[in-house]
Amino acid sequence: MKRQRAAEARAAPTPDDDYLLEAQVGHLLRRAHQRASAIFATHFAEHQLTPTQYAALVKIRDQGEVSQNHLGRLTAMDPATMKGVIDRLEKRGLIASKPDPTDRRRTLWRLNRGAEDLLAPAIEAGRTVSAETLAPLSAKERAAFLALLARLT
Amino acid sequence: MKRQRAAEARAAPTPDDDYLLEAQVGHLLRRAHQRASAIFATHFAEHQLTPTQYAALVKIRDQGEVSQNHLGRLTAMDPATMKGVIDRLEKRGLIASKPDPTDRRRTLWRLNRGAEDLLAPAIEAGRTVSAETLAPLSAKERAAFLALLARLT
DNA sequence: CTGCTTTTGTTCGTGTACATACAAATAAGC
DNA sequence: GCTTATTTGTATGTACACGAACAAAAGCAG
Repeated sequence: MKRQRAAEARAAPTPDDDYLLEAQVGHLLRRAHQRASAIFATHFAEHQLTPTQYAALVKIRDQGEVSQNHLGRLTAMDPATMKGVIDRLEKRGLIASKPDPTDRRRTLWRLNRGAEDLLAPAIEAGRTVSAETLAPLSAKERAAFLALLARLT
Repeated sequence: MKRQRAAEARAAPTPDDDYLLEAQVGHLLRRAHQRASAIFATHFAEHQLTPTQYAALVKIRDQGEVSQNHLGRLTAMDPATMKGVIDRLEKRGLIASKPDPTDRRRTLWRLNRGAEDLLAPAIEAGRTVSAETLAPLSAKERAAFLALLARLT
């Protein structure tokens, strides 16, 4: 064998032509999340709820009564984030609290009457948002996508 | 037929048992994005870059010189968000600007020498982040997932 | 050339999102 | 029972994310 070009196998020139931002999962997830949030916003403008506020209300309804940290785990929110969401919901009178009789550290949160009335139509909007977000995919693709996506959480 | 229970076909009891927060695309996208961001953070702690800052640097490198709004479109960022990212990158001396000679509204941004040195190893970290984020899926599943995800942006 | 529209960049306000640090209360181990 | 560890809620600081409103510059139509 003659003298091989040793430098050939070394580092790529300078601009990594094979590294495209548009092909990275993180970037695609960020953009898909942006799009989903935008769709959510259009359908929830009348309900005046953000995605996290809506998630919190749905989960409080499911649970009946729930503490702040536990609600955070159910909705995948940091305790510090949860506090902000709870504060805003309480300020609007949608939820109310009472001390946990068995644990003096805890505060139990529940829906107010107004929140229950708000939630019924809001959930219909929620169904619309999910449908519209997945609209570019066929029924089969939707199921496949959701199954894969759930494994990346 | 005797007297049918007319109320039966009406609205569901009260809690929509068929509406699970965990099954909604938006919620899954939010959680997947959270996880991807957390993985990014662990690998980019040493580089001291956030996902958006990294995206901006990669795209500026690809373009050579680019205006703020154009960069925002390339990285899918709002002009207001872009400004914050640019400000922080400039404060760290990673990018520099000059006025566009053909349009007095525009400011053209380019990488500084330090950013080029930072970017090479950072892109290797970027590859690691993408691989780790997709680790729960097989090679076939990854390709299928990315293809579907790209259609929801 | 002159209004009308668009683009560009900026500021303000609201709402996540999380690391970090902290105090109070409870739970667990010995 | 007492020490240690964990849980709960709070506070602070950084960094997105975007709607809304704005002024300057550029582009366009007639």
